[in-house]
Amino acid sequence: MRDRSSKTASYTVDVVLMTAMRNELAILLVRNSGDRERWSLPWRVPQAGESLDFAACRTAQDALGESTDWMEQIGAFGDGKRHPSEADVSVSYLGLVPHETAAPHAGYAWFQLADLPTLSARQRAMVEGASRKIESRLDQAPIAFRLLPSTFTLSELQHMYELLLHKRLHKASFRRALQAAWLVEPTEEWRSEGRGRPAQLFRYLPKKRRRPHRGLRFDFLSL
Amino acid sequence: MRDRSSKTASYTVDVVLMTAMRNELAILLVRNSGDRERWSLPWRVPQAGESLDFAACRTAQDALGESTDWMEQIGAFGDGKRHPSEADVSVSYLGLVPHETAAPHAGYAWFQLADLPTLSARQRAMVEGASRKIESRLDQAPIAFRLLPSTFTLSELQHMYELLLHKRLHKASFRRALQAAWLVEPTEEWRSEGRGRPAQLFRYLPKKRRRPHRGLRFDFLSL
DNA sequence: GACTTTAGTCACATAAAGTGACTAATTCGC
DNA sequence: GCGAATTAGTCACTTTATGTGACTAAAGTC
Repeated sequence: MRDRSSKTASYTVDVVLMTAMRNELAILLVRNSGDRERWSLPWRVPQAGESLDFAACRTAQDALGESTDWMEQIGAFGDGKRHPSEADVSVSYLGLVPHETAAPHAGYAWFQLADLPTLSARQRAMVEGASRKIESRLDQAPIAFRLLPSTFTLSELQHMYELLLHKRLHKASFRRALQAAWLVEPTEEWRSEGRGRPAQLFRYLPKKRRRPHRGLRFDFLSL
Repeated sequence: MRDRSSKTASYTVDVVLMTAMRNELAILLVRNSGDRERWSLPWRVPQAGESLDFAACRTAQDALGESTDWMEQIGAFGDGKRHPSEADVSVSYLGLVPHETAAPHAGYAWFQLADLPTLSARQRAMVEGASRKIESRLDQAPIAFRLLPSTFTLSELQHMYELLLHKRLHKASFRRALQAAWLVEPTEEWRSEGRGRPAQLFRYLPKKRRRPHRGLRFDFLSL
């Protein structure tokens, strides 16, 4: 990735690794090898014969030590915008990780989406694309669950959806829709979070959708 | 596009031009310059400094003489799958055209989606991606309207949605949802199509959405 | 023990979607 | 000309889904 000398690099693979941190979305950036004051999205030039998907996974692994369990292509970005590399096209991927298990390697750091350092125009477009991807696929892919630990309370899940949808949800409606979608399963555990009644822990249940009648449509449960 | 000699081509831009033909979706293919018995999606190697979007538009123009008024990137495809070019990555675009105005240039022809000739693995993935893109964006983008002429009857519009959704819709529900979404405007014209009562012609109305309260959700109006 | 805080549920009001049947305007066959 | 057939367009009613406030439950705080 630091391979700035390679003038023959025809394209790069860049990854937008996202997590939820202190009730805000955050992405992982890496300190530029040239200008140590600047940051960029992790990227690499795929090796010969390396697939795009695989290159994206490797880039994520370099950053976090583990691969993310959900990764999806955002698109190809070119259009003359600048990039840390010489490549005139970059293919970018979105990966999601629960913040609890995401310990960045040296040189990498999380930045809240609302407070990013300066990025190249092309990489800014990728971050923008990542945000739109999340919104558009929120009700088709288990995005919220990939940002949470393996077990969670329903309040945590609701707060995650509120974060992703930029709107408050009504508790009763949220739970009713969740039940109808058959997406979670209660565990035997409860967690007491200081004050208030303890909450039951749930886990994501990717069970064969009982009749995918309508799918999950949380985006319409406004407060 | 025929430039098969260019070994330095790092990536190509391919377009999936789609139309609705005889109540089926169809895509535009071009006869291979090498093997005249085989067909492929139209593609090109972008010139230096040419943006991806622009390259896609030009490729569409080469095929149809006019640019399509709706074009969107599907994604980047690599993964070792073969392609008519030497490039190991191809960025593909989806374009929609009304069949009435789509007269392909020499060497190009429409093929129904259900009856395609053999394509390279990579281009088959692109066609697959195009289909998924249509389904996923049907209620966010004016896809059906881009496949219809500028004025149309509501029955034609409903049949187009039925084609795109692979399901029958109920007339009354369809029209109710259409009214609520404020998407079309009646014209003064009526068209008599042989037997039966004449139908009023409508046009697409991209007017400022009166409260985008829910958006259009035809996909749930099953018969 | 009274008050606060968070979890979890219920019941009812409102809105949207599913559905069959109806009226309207035309062509076709006779 | 007239009734059957065909397609357009609308209505009214039923069923489902969503919006919403208020309720009970179980903890901590003082």
